[in-house]
Amino acid sequence: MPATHSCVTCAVRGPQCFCTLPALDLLDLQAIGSSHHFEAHSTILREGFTANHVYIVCKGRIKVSAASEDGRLLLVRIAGPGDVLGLASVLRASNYKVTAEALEACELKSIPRDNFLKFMRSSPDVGENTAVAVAREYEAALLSARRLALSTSAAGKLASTLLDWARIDHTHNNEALEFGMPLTHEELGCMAGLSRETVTRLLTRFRAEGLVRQQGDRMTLLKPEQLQSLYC
Amino acid sequence: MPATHSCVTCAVRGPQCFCTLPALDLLDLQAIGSSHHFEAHSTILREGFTANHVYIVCKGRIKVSAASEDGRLLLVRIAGPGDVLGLASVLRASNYKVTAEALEACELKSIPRDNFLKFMRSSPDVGENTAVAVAREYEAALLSARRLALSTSAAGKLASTLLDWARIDHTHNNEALEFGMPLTHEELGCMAGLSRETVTRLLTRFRAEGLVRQQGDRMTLLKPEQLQSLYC
DNA sequence: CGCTTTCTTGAGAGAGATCAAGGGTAGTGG
DNA sequence: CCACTACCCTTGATCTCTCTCAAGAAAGCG
Repeated sequence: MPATHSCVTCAVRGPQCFCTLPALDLLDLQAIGSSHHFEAHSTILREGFTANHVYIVCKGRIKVSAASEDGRLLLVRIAGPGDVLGLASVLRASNYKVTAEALEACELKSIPRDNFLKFMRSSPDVGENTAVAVAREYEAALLSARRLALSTSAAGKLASTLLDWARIDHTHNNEALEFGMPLTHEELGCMAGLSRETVTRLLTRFRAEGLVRQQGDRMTLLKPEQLQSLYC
Repeated sequence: MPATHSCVTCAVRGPQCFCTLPALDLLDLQAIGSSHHFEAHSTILREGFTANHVYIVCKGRIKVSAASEDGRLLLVRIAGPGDVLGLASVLRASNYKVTAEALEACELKSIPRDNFLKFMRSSPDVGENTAVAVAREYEAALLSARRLALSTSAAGKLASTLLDWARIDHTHNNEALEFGMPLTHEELGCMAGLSRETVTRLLTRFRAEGLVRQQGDRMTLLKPEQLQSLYC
């Protein structure tokens, strides 16, 4: 169901990536792809399938994960407006390495592979933007790997996950970092490489120690430095 | 100590990345950077430092790692001829996120940031090559994260590490995968997220079970499928 | 031939996974 | 309005895998 969304007049216009391109390029961008609406819990792209589209997130949050055969899950990141999905795989002409799933109602622009490659080559600005977008994905993946490998304790892994999360969805209120937490304990576990129960236990402990506060799905990191120090 | 190595006449010319550019671009590439020699164990770039150079590996193998404050190490990958170092960080105008260290005597081409950015924008081919190079780095990082998060057992993590290794340095001999293994057990541990002793114990077990064979620093995976199945 | 580095093997301990059972809350439909 | 269901969170008990500590063997190197 293509929607009538224009990149040129778009109000979202994330501070990064393709949204910041010169007007002329935005017109092209508008032309080569089509907007689509995705319901919550619907799948946008699936790991293992041929990478024939690039998706740009216009609205909503999207869960990006990788799965093992026996059903274990690794939550790689949560994509939001301005983020790009499937870029690396399209560039490498391989299959998607991750699965993307809408956490809430989402708006995305879908661009066929060939169109995108042509677009990317159309101007140095677009080319650079593309490279930078992949570089950002790379750093996120590296951060995941770091967390999983370098944190010795479960507390460290969870703390690092929460801090990363805060860095993305920062509604800075002075010292304390507050943000919406749409993930279940299960999902947080997949992000930190922990079991669901361990996440519950740790959050209980963090709350008792005054490190975090939770009200509904809002979460506040009260003592970021102390959380940071857990990640040894 | 700049060496007299030319990208145009280079005999190495990896099958990927910048080495495959049209002759005209190679001339540019030759002009904007300088070749350098690195002794074994010398550091090429260090995590945390401002990313002001891109390095292209011409000869030798390079250990790419990330460290935590308390000295734990994550070995991200081993770079070889044709690989690029520091690309993502240069693009993002941030600091290096990893440390690169020569495993043996190496030859690298070093390109100052500004020169590289100009070069990247000089032609669509170069731009595309750059994006693809970062995409490759991304997939490697993702693979690390996958391994660390999705393998439940230590055996699975090590098996997956060995298989990845074989995929890179493949001297295919029919079924069996043979390759040079310049890493110590300690380093393999850093790659798989395991302790040195666990690596020793597992390799002993793999040998006993006829899954792998070792002669000096050559390693052969005798039953890749069986190793694969450990990585559940 | 001593020295360093790496590998090997053993014993013990602890962190977190797993299994299990119960409670809270929201949404659904009679 | 209330039962019913589904999903998620919470807490307890147990158990296993891997880390850590330890001590010695093997191998490479000056």
